[in-house]
Amino acid sequence: MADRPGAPGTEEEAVNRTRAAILAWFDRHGRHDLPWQHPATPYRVWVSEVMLQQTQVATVVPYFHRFMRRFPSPRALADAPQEEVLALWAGLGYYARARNLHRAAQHIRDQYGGELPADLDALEALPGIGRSTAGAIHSLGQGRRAVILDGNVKRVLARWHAVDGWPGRTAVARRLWALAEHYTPAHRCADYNQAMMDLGATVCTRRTPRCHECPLQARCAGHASGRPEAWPTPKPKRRRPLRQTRMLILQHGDRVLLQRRPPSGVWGGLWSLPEAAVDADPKSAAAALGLKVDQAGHWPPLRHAFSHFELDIHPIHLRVSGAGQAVKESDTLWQSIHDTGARAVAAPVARLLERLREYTP
DNA sequence: AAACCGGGGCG
DNA sequence: CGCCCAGGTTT
Repeated sequence: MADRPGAPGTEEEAVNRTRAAILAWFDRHGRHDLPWQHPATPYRVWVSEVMLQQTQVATVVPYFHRFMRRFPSPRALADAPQEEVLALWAGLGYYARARNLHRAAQHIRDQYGGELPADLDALEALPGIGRSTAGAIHSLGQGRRAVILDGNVKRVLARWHAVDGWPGRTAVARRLWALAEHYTPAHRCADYNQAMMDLGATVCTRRTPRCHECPLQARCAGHASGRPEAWPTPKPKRRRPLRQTRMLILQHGDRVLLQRRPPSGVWGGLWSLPEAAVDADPKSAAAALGLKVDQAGHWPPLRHAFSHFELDIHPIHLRVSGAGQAVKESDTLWQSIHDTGARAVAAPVARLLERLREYTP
């Protein structure tokens, strides 16, 4: 036997109580006096949303007033020269968005008779309007039910449901959109959406959420965990991998063995020191070059940063004897340590050779 | 100094 | 899909 919708104890009844708690919080603590709320026309909501994509409310407010005074309608915006639109945007940054706004206004003038379309897909097709901005215009400006998921709402939902994973990943975003869809009501949808944005902006803040002020505290998995600030999962740091190598400073009298690197790849074509695995026996590496090690000493490691990885260089200084067959190769030579500037070498190799020169009388 | 932010564009 | 970008603000 199916439960009646909204009957006590059902899932839907629980969702309705949650929505009621959010709306009650909004009535008391939400933001009701934002400039674009009076009146909340589709055009004003659109412009405010685009401005708010990149900037905080306090900064946006004066820009919004100036923009509306100069471009009171989509048609006024469409008819203006792009240069003038950009001039009123100056200081907000992300000027591609002002250009998109201008282009979209011209679409609205030419295709929709100067009024924003009341269709969600048509809104989303306009340049600079994605799924969330379209939802905001549709709900806040057009009084329809539509789901939004901006940065504030993402944070609230990710904490509330302890959604793991960076929201930039498709699978995580899908889960958050599904949660947003699940809770968004048909009744008072605009207030609900505004409430979620306000909650994220004023209570469920990134670093130090004010959980004691939150209507969702009792239901919130993030709060229950004791570490609500752990959500949303931060964007994975493009932490450059750290690699290790051994560089062999093979010194024979006042000369040092240099090898030319392959033409492509790291330090392509430059002269460098022979390399070996860090855990390899340097004596056998020298032996492979036909050299006998008389004396060995470890030098402190160097860290070198490339664009896509970091390299810890573990130098070992080896005084060697024996001619070595290595010099027969065209990409290997014995270089005087007093004249290492004659060869093109990578920066860390140059530092090592400099150090070698200092330590050799 | 680094993280953040919605949408667009690219491979 | 995953990745990068724009630029001013927050932390």
